[in-house]
Amino acid sequence: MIITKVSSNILGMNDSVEIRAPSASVGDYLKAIWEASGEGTASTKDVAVRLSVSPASVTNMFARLREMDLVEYERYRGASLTELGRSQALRLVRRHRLIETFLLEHLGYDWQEVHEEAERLEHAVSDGFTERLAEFLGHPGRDPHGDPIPTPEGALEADDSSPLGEAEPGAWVRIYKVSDESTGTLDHLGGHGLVPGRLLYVEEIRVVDGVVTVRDEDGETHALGDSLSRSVFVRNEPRPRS
Amino acid sequence: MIITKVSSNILGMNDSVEIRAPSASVGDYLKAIWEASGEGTASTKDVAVRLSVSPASVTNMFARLREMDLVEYERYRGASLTELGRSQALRLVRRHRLIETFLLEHLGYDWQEVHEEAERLEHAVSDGFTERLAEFLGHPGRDPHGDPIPTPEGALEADDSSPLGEAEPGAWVRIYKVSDESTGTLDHLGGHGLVPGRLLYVEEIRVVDGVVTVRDEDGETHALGDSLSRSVFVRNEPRPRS
DNA sequence: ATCTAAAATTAGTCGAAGCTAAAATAATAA
DNA sequence: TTATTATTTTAGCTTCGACTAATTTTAGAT
Repeated sequence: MIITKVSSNILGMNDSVEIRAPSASVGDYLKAIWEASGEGTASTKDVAVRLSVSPASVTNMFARLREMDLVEYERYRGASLTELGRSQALRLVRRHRLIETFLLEHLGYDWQEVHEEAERLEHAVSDGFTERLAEFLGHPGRDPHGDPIPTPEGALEADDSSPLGEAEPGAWVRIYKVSDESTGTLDHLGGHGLVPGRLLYVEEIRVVDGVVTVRDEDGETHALGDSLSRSVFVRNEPRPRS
Repeated sequence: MIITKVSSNILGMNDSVEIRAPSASVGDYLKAIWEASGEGTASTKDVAVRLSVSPASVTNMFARLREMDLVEYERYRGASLTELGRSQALRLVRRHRLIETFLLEHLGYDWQEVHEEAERLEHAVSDGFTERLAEFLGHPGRDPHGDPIPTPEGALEADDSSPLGEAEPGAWVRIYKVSDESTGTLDHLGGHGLVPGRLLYVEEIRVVDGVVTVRDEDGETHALGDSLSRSVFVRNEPRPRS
């Protein structure tokens, strides 16, 4: 399927008119804390890096978030989400993942472009929109990366996957998700059919350089470098009888 | 077709966390000037009312827009869009109308709800998104209200329609668009099948109270009050032979 | 235990976009 | 004309989110 990419600058218009420095806000901080900390505590710097913002700004916001009962925070101790904060964060995550799903499946975006657009959109849509979109998409449980989509109530499926690089040679594994930290690699993996749900046989893991060799269901062999094999998360599967 | 309306507040969550006073920005002002002025000049007050903002803020913004070459403006003389300003405004209008179309046709929104959501979304989406969405929708020329959708180049179909209230009794007219100034009425009209494209015969226009009586293609008669007949825009049609 | 480097916080500013109250200008009516 | 009213503008403040520079605290290494 070829999707003609329509230039976003047909007008040759200086987008500069619409500069609107997105100015990370409450929600972004909550999400960043959630991403940075799992369940634990997020450092000022973690969040600063994630949001491309100065550490000072983060300190500032941590204090404000505390006022709002969204985080627990003590100077020099980092911040962790309260129940309320967590549910707010997951609400955004839900939006983000549903939007990504829509962009990829219905609008012909590729993995490169999706993240940025979703990041902007998730702040503009209402809960109402989100739920209608979920309906439209058929209430998917996972986004195309394989990441679980939180429920509207803020529940999130437990993730018991681990990086391909830590699998046992000789094991059968199924791709659970593909981490989207390094955007460049996603299209590459997708191009080789290495997408969530794919069943693989782990042939070899070379200790020296971390290269993982796998064979897929079609008998194709793939060698994944160190960083790739850390982006692909898998779960063990019983050996298929075939 | 019944669309289950999913509550936007399942969480019982105080949306107050996400207050983000939308804070009208450059684009909103341009659009407001465009809407308020047709091609002419928009007064401070016009725009202030449209954006629910103080006149002082508008004066302020007019000066800034002038700096950016988006409007021509002289103190006490109101503002009018430059070519650049106009194209920017139409870009937003295009976004808005495409988004409305999507919400109505694919997400099950009704006319009441659509406007507000589109208003927020149009600021978040990129030109790239807009064009992909247009593709997805099949490059519609009009939105569901009947309003023409500007091209990506900023061209806008001329509108030679006039309010139903000004039609000639005995004329055949086709509904061109339904103005969305008064949101409440739209669903009402839609419920009676009075939507863009509908062919009507004008039976009577009562001068005293402005009530217009029309008969539709199915032989139904509708009486539209003064304000309704100013919201429905029509064009003359040759009498159909049937 | 002390020193040093990294990380976090404080203090002080900035720009955007808004507001109110007071002053200035334009428009209308007498 | 002149007076009254409506609209605009000016001036001065507020809040939000961000920034830099300087300071304090923590943590790691000797």
